[in-house]
Amino acid sequence: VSRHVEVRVAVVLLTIHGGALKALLVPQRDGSYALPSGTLGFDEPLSAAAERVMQSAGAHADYLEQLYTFGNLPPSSSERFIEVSYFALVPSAGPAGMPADGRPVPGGPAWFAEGEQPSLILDHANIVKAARIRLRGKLSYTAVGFELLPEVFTLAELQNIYELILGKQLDKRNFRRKIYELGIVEPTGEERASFRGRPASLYRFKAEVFEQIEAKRDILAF
Amino acid sequence: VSRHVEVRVAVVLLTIHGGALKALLVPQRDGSYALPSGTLGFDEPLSAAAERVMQSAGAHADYLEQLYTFGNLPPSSSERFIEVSYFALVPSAGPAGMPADGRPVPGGPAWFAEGEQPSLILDHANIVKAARIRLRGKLSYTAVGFELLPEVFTLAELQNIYELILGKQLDKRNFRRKIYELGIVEPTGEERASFRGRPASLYRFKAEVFEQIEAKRDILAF
DNA sequence: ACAAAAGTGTTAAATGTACACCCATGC
DNA sequence: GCATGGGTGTACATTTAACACTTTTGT
Repeated sequence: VSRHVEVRVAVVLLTIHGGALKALLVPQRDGSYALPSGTLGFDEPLSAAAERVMQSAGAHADYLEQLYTFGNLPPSSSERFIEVSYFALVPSAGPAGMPADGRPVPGGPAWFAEGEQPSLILDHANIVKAARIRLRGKLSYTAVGFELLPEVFTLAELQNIYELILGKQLDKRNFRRKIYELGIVEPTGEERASFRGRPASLYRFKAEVFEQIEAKRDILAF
Repeated sequence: VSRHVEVRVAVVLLTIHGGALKALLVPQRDGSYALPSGTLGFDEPLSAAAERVMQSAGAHADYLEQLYTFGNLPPSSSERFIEVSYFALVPSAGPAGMPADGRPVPGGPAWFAEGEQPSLILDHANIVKAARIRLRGKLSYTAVGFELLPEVFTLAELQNIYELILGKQLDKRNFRRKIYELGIVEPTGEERASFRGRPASLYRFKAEVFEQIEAKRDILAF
């Protein structure tokens, strides 16, 4: 038995899919599931390990952030490891689309909403919960919400994301006013036909503008 | 050379002392300084290691929270480790007092303000900076500010802490109104004579009340 | 013409911000 | 009696929250 503490890296990938915020989980041999995870290489920076682990699950995210390091002692085991967790946001692919790399392989990684989540190994259920809480917390004072959208989106889609993550309804007019006043989106000039009803204008996120105002808290508080 | 990644734990202890927010630093053999830190034991939970490391520096804190895990590759070394950092708040001992366990041993750990800080090993300067930022961020939506005060304090002392950490002056009347309205302090009925001028009423923090309102953000935003 | 989603302003309430004087004590 | 820090209330500006109807499209 090794007397060394092993360092592992786990990534919570979140995306919006089918009207729910879902996490990517990898099936294990024993029927349970786990976050994409792996052992930290000796010459590997932590964030590089997180990227590697994401790729090994067939996913990619532009937004990656360290979440928390879990170091509970396993109930009874001759192994000891700590798990450095990350959370990552994957853009959804529009109203009815799949998440970016989400053509699910049968028996491979799959996306799960909070309620439908199977049982997870170790601390992983807690890690997923921590990621959801972190996302909710950051929603109001950063632009993380935009990381869940494709490059071009409608304001209704943006509002849906806020409503989903915050778990409450928002007033359409107040929401749009705030977004306009901040000047963090620009119209593409294009429109997109909805399933039914009037077509919606498409917008693009203006990262430059956001960086300038990022200092002040509660920019996007609803 | 070991091919194992070693896990280390480092703690940023912060306190208010002499009108400044100071961090506890331990002198090294080579004249530089470091955070209190040590290697994680095989059977030791992370938070236990943080406590142990604090004690070995002769300090104690009621408030301890994980900060961030640093895993940079050292520029050239056959060793590799990651460092799980914690931040801790030590109550000051009143207006002119020393921090709780702060009778400094010559050549031992000592408290340093941001400007007076000597050069630190590895990432430690960044870790201290991260702790200061985290403290500032949490000040407005948690009661961490109270963790820097002794059990009994004056409202002026409380306000000083907020001003110090936020780096700006606050209006006395508005500050007190907010504290009163929240009902998170209760008068002890005692007073304390100031160096000069009218004696100040003493208050105690009401943790119970705070927990009830903790849900809402920006409770203590100034 | 109707069903469905997009888009648009105004008002009231709550919150935050600015501001100046009296009070109790020690010297 | 004066210098020092403790203590208090009011008015204005800003922000947030609630609310309903018109527009454009596809069928």
